[in-house]
Amino acid sequence: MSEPRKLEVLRAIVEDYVHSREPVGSKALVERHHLGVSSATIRNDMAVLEEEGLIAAPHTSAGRIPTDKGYRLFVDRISQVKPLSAAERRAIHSLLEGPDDVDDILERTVRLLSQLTNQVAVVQYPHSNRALVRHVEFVLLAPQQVLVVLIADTGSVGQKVIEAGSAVGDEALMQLRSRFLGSITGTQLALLPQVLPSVVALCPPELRGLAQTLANGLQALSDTSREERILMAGTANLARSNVDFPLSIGPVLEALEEQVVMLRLLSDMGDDPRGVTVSIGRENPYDGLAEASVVATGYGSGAKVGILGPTRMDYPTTMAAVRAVARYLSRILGG
Amino acid sequence: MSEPRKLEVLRAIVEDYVHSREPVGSKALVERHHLGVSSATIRNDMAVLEEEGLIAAPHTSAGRIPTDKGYRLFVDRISQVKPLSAAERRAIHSLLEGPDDVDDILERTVRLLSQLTNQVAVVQYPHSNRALVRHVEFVLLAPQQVLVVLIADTGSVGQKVIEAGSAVGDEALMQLRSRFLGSITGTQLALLPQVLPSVVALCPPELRGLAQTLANGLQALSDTSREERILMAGTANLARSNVDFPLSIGPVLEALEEQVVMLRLLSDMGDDPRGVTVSIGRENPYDGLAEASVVATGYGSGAKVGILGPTRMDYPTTMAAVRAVARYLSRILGG
DNA sequence: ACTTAGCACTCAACATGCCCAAGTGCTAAC
DNA sequence: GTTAGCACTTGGGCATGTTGAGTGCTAAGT
Repeated sequence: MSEPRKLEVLRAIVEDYVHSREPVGSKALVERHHLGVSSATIRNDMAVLEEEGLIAAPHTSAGRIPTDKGYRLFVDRISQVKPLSAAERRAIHSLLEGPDDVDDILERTVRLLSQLTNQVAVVQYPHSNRALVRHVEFVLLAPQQVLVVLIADTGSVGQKVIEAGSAVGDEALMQLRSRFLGSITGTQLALLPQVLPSVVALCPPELRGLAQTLANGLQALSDTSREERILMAGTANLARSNVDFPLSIGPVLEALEEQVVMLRLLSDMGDDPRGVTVSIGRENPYDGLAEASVVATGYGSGAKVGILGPTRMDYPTTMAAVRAVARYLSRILGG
Repeated sequence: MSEPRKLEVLRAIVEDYVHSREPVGSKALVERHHLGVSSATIRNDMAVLEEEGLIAAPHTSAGRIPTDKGYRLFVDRISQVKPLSAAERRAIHSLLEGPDDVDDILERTVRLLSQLTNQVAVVQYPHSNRALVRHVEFVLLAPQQVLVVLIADTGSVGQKVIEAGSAVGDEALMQLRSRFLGSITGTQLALLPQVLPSVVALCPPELRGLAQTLANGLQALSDTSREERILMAGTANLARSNVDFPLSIGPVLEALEEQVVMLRLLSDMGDDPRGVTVSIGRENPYDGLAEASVVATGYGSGAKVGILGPTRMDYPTTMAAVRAVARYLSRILGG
């Protein structure tokens, strides 16, 4: 039996199954695809594929469906990226055009991606370690409460309310403001932990306590500014795509709500923006996603975009969409 | 037939149905509740209730289930608020205690509420029209891009990137910054539309164009600061509560994703923090929520908190939880 | 004027048995 | 290595029977 044909059969099975949602049998296969052989031959091939764990039969006399391993092989070696339709390209172009907020852009990106793929789309806030401090602001909210604001040159704004142990004087705050402004404007967020202590040390002793508190706040902000946050859209697609197919959607929703889980998941994936990474079914570290696949890639400097859907999904198209969107994101937000 | 008993029967039906998820019949009713009459009598009562449209039978020989109208009557006249358990009170107390960010507090609130009720919890960002401008900052991101930041005394921070038509000078920006700072610090956000034009008018002619652009940005921020945003948690509960009951969860997820829909929904509801408003099934303006109920109330100065769940829910307990959480929120964020 | 026991009736849910179509694996021939 | 043919398996659909919960009504009891 020829190796190329075997792969061809697997490809046909995956494609038909993704399309019809029903186990596909040997006869249907020869009818729909013009492989030049008879159903009996296909049956032999299928027996081999099954032995290799690439496909499985739900019960004795039904067709075969791909296993996780089968999808894996399909994704790795067989599928070829489908080009996006002109309409899709246009959608990406126009939707991501308004030169707005980072938040805005991400929001629209995730919406677009979910519509494009009919899956749940997920995007991680861009890493801004390389971002530079553009501005620092301390605002007295209450006698013992200070709002610390950290603005990066990327336009991302971090904020945090901190409690000072004792009443804070307005002049003291102003003085510290200019000190911090002078010494950390222009430094990388990532370097703040190293720079801040010296700023504090240079403060006059009576201000040092407050300075330390503020520095802590700033440092916390620079951590948070690495934006361990994700945005998602299209959860309703989960229900739709499973209308007569029982992927238990509960666990998936749970996973989606746990930002920690999603972040972990995304960061476990490759971030080469040229290719996308796919994690299929039980390959996923999280049990609730045993029947789901994640297609993701990196953009900008290491943050991720991707989608989550049932293992039975149209990988080529989905991968193309994810890749295209990631590219646009990189371009817009600056890679 | 006695009017009080009729209501008692309705109450029993609602409670049993909520608890068991199954249509409840006359016999089961007399067994579980010690109404002093026989099942035949109950049957008569039930016939009347059905005539009045308060209950319905899914098919000839099954028990009855409450209609939307039945739930309505139950909520309005029959149910009495259940006090929260000590553990629940404690949970509210402790979870909302850390004196952090508004964002933080809301985040935890919505999580807590969803756990407390086992439903999807929703909270609207607090209205801050009454908030005062605490600080304004303009940051030059790129030659033609200015980041406008507006900080309110409530600790809420608004940000927006705006495009200036032409290159912006650093000194010009600084000058405008102090002008704006001087003239609008301390004014109510809600009054900005009236105050800003005069600030612009007083600018030297060569800066007026930029000033106008910045003013527009600020005004937009003061609108957004009314925070037409909502936060939610617990969507996984939708799947759980319907594990063997087909509330079609797709449309509900769609509604939840459309912030506009949810905002509309919430703002249509009463905001008296002492009582909660309930919108049941088809009473909801949005079709996708025909099988869902919303329990909500106002907190602080008019924003809403609430939950969304299947019409078949434990209204008394849920209402108690929503009310309690709203009260705490009001207290913490200052009503 | 209510309440109740009794009874005939209805109907979803479950079970049983049957058949069919789809699909497989195997063997023997090409 | 491929193919036709065939026996075999099995889930799904369908028609049929049975059961039990639940109703509505009537007639009798208070």
